[in-house]
Amino acid sequence: MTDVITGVGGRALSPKGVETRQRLVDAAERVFGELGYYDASIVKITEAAGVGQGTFYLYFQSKHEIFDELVHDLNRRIRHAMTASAEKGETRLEQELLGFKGYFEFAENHPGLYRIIRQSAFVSPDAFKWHYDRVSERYTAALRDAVDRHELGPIDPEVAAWALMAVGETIGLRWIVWGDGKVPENVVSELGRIIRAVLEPAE
Amino acid sequence: MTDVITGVGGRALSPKGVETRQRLVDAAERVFGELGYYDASIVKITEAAGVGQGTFYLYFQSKHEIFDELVHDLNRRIRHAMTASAEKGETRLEQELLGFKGYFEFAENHPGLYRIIRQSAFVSPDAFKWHYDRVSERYTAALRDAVDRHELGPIDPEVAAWALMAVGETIGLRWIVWGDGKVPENVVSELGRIIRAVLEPAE
Amino acid sequence: MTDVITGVGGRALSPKGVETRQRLVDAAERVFGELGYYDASIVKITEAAGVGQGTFYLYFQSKHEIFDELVHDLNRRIRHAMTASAEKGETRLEQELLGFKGYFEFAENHPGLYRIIRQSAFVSPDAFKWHYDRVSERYTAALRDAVDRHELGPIDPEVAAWALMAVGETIGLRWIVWGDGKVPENVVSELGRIIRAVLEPAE
Amino acid sequence: MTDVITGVGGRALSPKGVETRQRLVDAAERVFGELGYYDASIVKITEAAGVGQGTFYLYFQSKHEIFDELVHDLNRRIRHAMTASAEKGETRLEQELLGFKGYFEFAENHPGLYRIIRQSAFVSPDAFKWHYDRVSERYTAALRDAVDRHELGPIDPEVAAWALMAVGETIGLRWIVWGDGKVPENVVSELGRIIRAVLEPAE
DNA sequence: AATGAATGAGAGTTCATTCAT
DNA sequence: TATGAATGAACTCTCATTCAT
Repeated sequence: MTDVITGVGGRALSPKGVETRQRLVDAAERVFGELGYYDASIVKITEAAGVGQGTFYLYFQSKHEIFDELVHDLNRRIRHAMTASAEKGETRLEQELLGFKGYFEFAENHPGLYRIIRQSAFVSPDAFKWHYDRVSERYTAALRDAVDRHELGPIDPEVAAWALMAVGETIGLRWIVWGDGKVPENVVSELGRIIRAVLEPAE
Repeated sequence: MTDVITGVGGRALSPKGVETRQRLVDAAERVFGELGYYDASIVKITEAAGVGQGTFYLYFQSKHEIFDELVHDLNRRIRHAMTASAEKGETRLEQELLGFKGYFEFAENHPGLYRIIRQSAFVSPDAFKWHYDRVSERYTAALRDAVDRHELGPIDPEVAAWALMAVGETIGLRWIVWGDGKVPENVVSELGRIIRAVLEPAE
Repeated sequence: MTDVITGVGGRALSPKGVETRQRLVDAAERVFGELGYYDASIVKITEAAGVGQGTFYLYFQSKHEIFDELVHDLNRRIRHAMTASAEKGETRLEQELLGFKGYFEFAENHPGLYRIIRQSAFVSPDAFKWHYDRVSERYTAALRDAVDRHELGPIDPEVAAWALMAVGETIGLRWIVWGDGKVPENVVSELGRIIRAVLEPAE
Repeated sequence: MTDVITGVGGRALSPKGVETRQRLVDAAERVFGELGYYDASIVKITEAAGVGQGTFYLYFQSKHEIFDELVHDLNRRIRHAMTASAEKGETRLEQELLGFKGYFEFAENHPGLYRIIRQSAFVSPDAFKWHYDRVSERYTAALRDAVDRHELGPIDPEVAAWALMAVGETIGLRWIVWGDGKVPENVVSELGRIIRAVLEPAE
């Protein structure tokens, strides 16, 4: 399932072409992140990428297409950041919290993340849903395991998974985007309490 | 603190004017809800309302203004629905869950709700933040009470409040918008467990 | 040749109607004078007159019509001011200069005069030409008399008349509109020299 | 002091771009000249130029900007035509009259001239005043010389300059625009008499 | 005689996309 | 592979005019 990178019409790309394409994607992340989908324009993206306007259409069929690509790209990188961070933990709870910390770190370093993901709800509903489905899978699986191992009562793992994901995302929105660009320590520890409460109910 | 309804320039409205204005707001809810802010257009809104294009500008200064008004309007109605529903409960936990049920019911009957509220993040960031601030107040107060009564340790009530709100909202997105238009019973009861876990931690 | 004042459709006007009509004309002078024809609007005129929007169309068929009326009205008053002023002079030259002084005084007291007359060139070319034709008549006649009495050589009185009118008008533009709202004494006396030079050439 | 011609945003223009821009300016002269500023529209201008609507905004930021440019452009060309014509004369008076003849010739070949210059009073007051200031400079200088050489008494050269300019302009309006498109010979010679009378008063 | 809500044609302007070079 | 000039549909908004009351 290796995606071969191509231009429009399935054209194979030369090394130079691959680079140009990447510059466009990077520029698009900056521009969409700062301005949102609708205020962003192809001119602004190509200017930010340092290429001509027409060049854009050698690599993407439309403004919509590059946005879509960006959403999928960010999703991939978010999940990678979360997994890489979680792996450092030892207990399951520790791993969960580390996963969130990885997510926060990623969000802190990608100021446009929220604009892009949340706006995809309107621009690319499929990509948007796909993003949440992918991220929630991780939690759903963890919860299902816990249930199977009788660590939890007969609950719906999917609901809990979506709930936790929502908490993490909204905390990022509230404290990174609307706050100081960083999730404060006390918020992280409170989040830890919430995760624990949701995943490890009292007997 | 009764807002007198006026047209542009503070013009007082005749009964007929009040009606026309309301038709525009209702049409705007439908159109913004279906198409989102950017794909909606004044023409589409006025057509949906059955009035001429120019009529729009007798009541609103701009597309942005009616959107803003709609966000505030929906916020008011959501909070009313939640409060009305919560009042029927007896214990605090019961009330909280009933509040969410009121919210779900409202969302089920207002298909455009999510599009509008979430898109306000890009179109009217102030109105968006104001919406969440207003809704979260309720939970923040509940949490603060619990802390004051020493039912909880020294936590940040604001964090927990935002967390709960996020859970409710995302469940609505997942099961109402992406699901069958209704939050299933088992999801509601799982939500009850989560609320309890967050608000009434084990000693 | 008494113009009976009527509303649209030749409706005879009650005393109250006459008054309302006059308020509209006065308001129109102020609004057209300040904003010019295109930036003026019926709403602004009716607001300035203190009547409802629809009332306008009881007295005038269109925005164009009231503007036309205004141009004719101003023309009548300008000529009256010039004649009244000129009559105080004894020699013909003195009378001519006094005529201009009357004109300047009128212009000083009617700040919108230039805007209205000059803009009529685009809005009501006929009224515009009519204005200049009416005003130049006076000079043409004076010159023709001089020629007939052999005080001047075989010149074209019309040319000289238009020339003098142009001088007077442009001096008003330069020193009243672009200057301090008043034609300074030295400019008036220089104008006197010019008139004399044009009308009483050396033998 | 060569103005480099650019598009919006200071974009340098290719030869083709220069040509397109010129077609727009020429079309604008025709359209503004025929219809005036307000009845002219971007669509009409681009249609007259044979380009698409959007093309306009590659070269001009707004309708106002191209109008302004046109006023300055015409002013430059008028002054050039006057100077070129005047240079052929030998005596100063001959030169002055030739300057006017150059002006008339230009006006005869540019039917829209009056509409554009005079309308600039409302659309671009600065450009309008600038136009008259530039043109009057020439006369003011001539008069000042005459005064310095004691050929004239202690008069205000500026007043006389504006007076002469007004005469020339208004004669063009009366005989070119409202007449047969040409200033007749007898009018020119009468103008000669007037110039002489104003500039060379009897001792 | 008077009102002001309603209308809709038409304005200036933007921008994703195409295409000749 | 790269360019940027050209396009035109679609947008928001204005305002002279109409008409029901």
